[in-house]
Amino acid sequence: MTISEVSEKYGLSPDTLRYYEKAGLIPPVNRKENGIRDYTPEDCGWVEFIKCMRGAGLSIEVLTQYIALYAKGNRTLQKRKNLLVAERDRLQERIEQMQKTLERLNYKIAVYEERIVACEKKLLK
Amino acid sequence: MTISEVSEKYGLSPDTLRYYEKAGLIPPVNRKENGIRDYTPEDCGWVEFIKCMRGAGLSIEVLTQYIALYAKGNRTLQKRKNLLVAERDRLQERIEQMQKTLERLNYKIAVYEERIVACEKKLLK
DNA sequence: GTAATACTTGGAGTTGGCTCCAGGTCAAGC
DNA sequence: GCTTGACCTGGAGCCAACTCCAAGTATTAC
Repeated sequence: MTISEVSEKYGLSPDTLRYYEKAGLIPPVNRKENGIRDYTPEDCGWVEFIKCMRGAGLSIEVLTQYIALYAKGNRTLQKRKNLLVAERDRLQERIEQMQKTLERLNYKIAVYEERIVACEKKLLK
Repeated sequence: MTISEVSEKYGLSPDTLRYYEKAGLIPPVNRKENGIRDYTPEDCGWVEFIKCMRGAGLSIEVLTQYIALYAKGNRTLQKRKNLLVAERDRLQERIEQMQKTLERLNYKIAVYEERIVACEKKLLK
């Protein structure tokens, strides 16, 4: 699969895909003899994984660390798990905070609705 | 209340508080005759509100718009409500996406735990 | 064979959101 | 009356995460 096909498929620009690879956010992508990237399904899997994690707000730095550990093989299993647990906990906290803000917004919107109705009544008088 | 007290109270640096005001993220703060900021409880309320919204990821730009509408008074009620609804919807989507990612991480962590146990068993043989 | 198109690289530029700094004012303590 | 400390302003600097660009190469279409 070419870079533009992968770009299309995941909604990430070719520049971003190259940047992710250069930064070590995904393992090195398979190449054709001439040096042109030829994404295997596995490469695509990494792209999808990283897109998902970035979408949830995990930093480039921490994802780079994860990939670096992955590249070192089985002896980093525990470290990788610890990293994932730490990020999971941080994500959970962020979600809880956002959930509270969501409820606050809902309340605020409800108050606005009341005020708007009250305003309209006044005008009709 | 001085800027450093407000900074202390909400965990935002004085620089950030000044930046928020200059950017129109909070309405102009009350001043003493000599020009020094003297936050009223209402000013503090705005700081707290903006801190909460920024914490949930609402952009400076959209919050600035909200404050600008607020400054124009009652005739912007509907517009302000629309803005809040749009942001609420975006926030909800982000939360849902993050929730999915959280579950994915939990699954991944469970798989790691199994693999680590399997590895240990092998070593004990 | 040459023009167009899709890729390559290294590196510079951009954006959002702060964060820091220089230079100045003012009130309080000695 | 002079130092100290907290504040002020305008503007520069910084960081994360892209995004764009120039210069080069390879394949395809005619």
